Formats: sequence, structure tokens, C-alpha cells
Amino acid sequence: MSYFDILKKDETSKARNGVIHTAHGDIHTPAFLPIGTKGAVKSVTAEELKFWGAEIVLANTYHLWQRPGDGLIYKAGGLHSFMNWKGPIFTDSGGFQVFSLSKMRKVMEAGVTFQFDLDGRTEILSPEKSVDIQANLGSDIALILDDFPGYPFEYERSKESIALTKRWAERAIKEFQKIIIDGDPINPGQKLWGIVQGASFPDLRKQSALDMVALGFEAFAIGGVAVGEPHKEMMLAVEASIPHLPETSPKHLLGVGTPFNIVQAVARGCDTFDCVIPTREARHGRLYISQKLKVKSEKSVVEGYTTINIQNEQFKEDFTTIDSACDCYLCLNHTKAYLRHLFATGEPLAIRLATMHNLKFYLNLMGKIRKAIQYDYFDEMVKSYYEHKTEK
RNA sequence: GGGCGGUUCGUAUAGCGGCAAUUACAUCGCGCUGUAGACGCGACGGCCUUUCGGCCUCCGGGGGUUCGAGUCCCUCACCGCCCA
Repeated sequence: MSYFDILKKDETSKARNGVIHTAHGDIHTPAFLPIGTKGAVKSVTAEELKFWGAEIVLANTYHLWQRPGDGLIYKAGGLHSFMNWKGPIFTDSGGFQVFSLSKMRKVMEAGVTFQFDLDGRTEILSPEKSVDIQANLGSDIALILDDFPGYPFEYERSKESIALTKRWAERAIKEFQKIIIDGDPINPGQKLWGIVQGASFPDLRKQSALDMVALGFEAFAIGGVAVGEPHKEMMLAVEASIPHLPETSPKHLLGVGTPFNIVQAVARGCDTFDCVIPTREARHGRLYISQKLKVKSEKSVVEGYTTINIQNEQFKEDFTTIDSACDCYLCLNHTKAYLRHLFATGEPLAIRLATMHNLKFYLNLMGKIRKAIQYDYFDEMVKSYYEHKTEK
């Protein structure tokens, strides 16, 4: 059995249905990974996630290293045991946090010097350290530490970042072999994935992809996207990376994205996605709602989605369901007016219900995509699945 | 009856003569893409203006001093505390 099996290839695009086999179970792709940064998807339980159809969650090296510490999680028997999530876990390398939340970040050959945001102490995150931490966490999918520039993209800076990412990858692999292959790891089935960088420059993306393939990775993440760039540039980055990676390898698009981004990226060959949008926006009162639109000139039904801010005054006396096409607990049991009331009064249940709904929306979306690929109408879905507003 | 304190945006407050006037909460709206977080930003007297801005109304009522008053003076009303 190979690591990744392709079950069905779409005839009209690069989309495919597949299964990633991990030490803690299978992941049916295209898949969405709910984000559980600190070992919890905010406000919901592991059991609920499983019930809604999530097959894998993402946790974060940076945050868990800082607190409670990877050593403690190792003692707990690994992150699966610690958070009681029995399915696969994907861990970010910490590279993104060092990029996004440290003011004191300094990228050097050895690694990244930065200050922890909680207590201000200075630390160095090196490629080896990131692998060590992730080994202690015992995740099923670990990422190499990568370097990447923010947006707007600059060619020279991006060129440096793919070169540094490659050198760091070599060191990460050595460390990974030392621990996972020659040592006594908590999760012997852990896999280390490479990361393709290169902003939206086709030649850099190609070079970075070839570097990662040459280093022998079996699976890849596409990084450096979802940092503020327009949709078109994001897709350009994907299109420039995918052709240079083995078709038979699973590909993750880091940090993406909106439902529209995801449908478009699946069509370009991406298999898995993670994003804070459904959970973060739920806490801020924004709910994703499926929408069937009819286009005047055609008879076909166009499927898309929209969002609402449930805290808006217009929902004060709206006693209808949030999304009549949704099968989540919120939509089956409560009205818009009630959820608005829960937000207005600061009831913790508001966040839980909204999070449930948005996650179910995303997980249902992935189910629709897999079904569309399986039954040969994915091309129709791509054409009809509109963003709820015009992409910038 | 006497003394003191108070009355400013829905509520609570700030405000040593140049003020459409502080802050908090509430209200309303927007944002969120490998989680700096259950958070951030904006509006919040009215009208007009694309912006700069302009006009009107405004700090319990009335009167006064002043170039100019939420701010100083007089007076009335109401509220609170204290003394009779």
C-alpha cells in the first residue's frame, strides 16, 4: 500500500479523489483540516469534529512548544493521547508564527531568532528544533521549517527564501532520520513533508518544487500563499508548483482559504487545505451559507455561497433557519434571531454554535467536491461555484 | 428654614473662557486566508460635501459678563447629602 492512493481523476481538471494513509487512519481527499492551534479546535470537542466528518486536524508547533511544552506532551504520550483525538494530526513547523507574530524575528542560516509573544524570551527555531518538537508531539504529518517573504512579493527575496528553505530541508531530513528512523519515536509512522516556496514567480516555484522532489519527499505543501495576495496570484503560485511535483504525491495548500479559493485550488491539483477562516470568523459572528442562484440567461442552477454577520440588526426578529441546506446542530435547532441574541449577550454558546456551523459548511463543501469528482461533474461545480463577493 | 454638592450623547463619566465637547459600556456597521486569540477597525446631535470642509442645533430653564460661556456671575427648577 502506497502512502497516497488516487481513487479517481477528474477528466476536465487536475482535481482528484484520493486517500492518504497515516499511522492514525485514512484521510479522504480533497480534505479540509480544522485548525486546533493549541491542541484544541476552539470551543468544540474532538468527538464533535469526528462526528461532523473531519478526518484530520492541524496543530501548531510554535504554540505547543511555548505552552505546555513539547516535553510535557511527550510525557502525556503524544498529542493524540493528550487531546484525545484518535485521527491523524498535521503539525505546522512554526515557521509561519515566527513570520507572523514576532516583531523581533531575525532569519539566519542557523534558524530564526525571535521572541516568544507570551513571555518575551528569545529563542532560536532551527530546522532541527522544529523536527524535534514535532517528533515529541507525535503528529502524523510534520512540516519542514521554511522561510518565506510576505506580500508584496519581491523576486530577490523570494529567490533567497527558496534557497534557504532547501538548505533547511536537508538539515530537517537528517534530524528526522535520526529521530524517526534510527531513534525511538513516539509516532514511528510520522512523515515529514517538504514545502514549496517561490511566491508567484513561476521559475522560482519550479526550482523549489524540483529541490523538494530531489530531496526525496513523498508529500508536499505549497507555502507562502494566503499572505495578502490577490486570488489570481495565489492560483499562479499553485499552477507554477503542481506540475513539477509527482502526480502521485499528496499536496497541501497552506493556509487556504475561502471556499472559492479551495474549489479553484482543487481544480489545480491541491488535495488538502487548512485555514482559520471557518473557526475564527465564526467567533466574530460571520456565518457561511450555501446559496443556489439562478442565472437569468441560462436554465442551470448556479451554486455558490454567501456570508452573513449574524450580529446585524436585520436578524433581530428573523426567526428563520440560518442555512436551510445545512445539517449542523445550529441549523437543525435554532433561528437567526436566537443566535444573534446569544452573540449580543455574549453567551459562550454563540461561539460554539457558529463554529459548528462554519466547520460543517467547510466539511460539507469538501464532501461535495469529492462527490462531484467521483460522479464526473466537478467541471460544473467549478464553473458554478462563485465567491460570495468579487475577488480582488 | 439653612449649608454644601450635583444636573453634559441611551447609561455612566471627562471637561483650569476658544468645544460639536473626553472616556467606558450599550448601539450600528465593516474586516478577518499555515489562529496576535471569544479579536481588530470605524460611526455614534442633524443636514450637506468625493476629500479639505461647510451650515444648523447643542451641555436642566431664563438672564448677565465677555470678541467668545458647558466652563464665570445672578436667578429659577429638579436631584442628593448634612444641619435645624
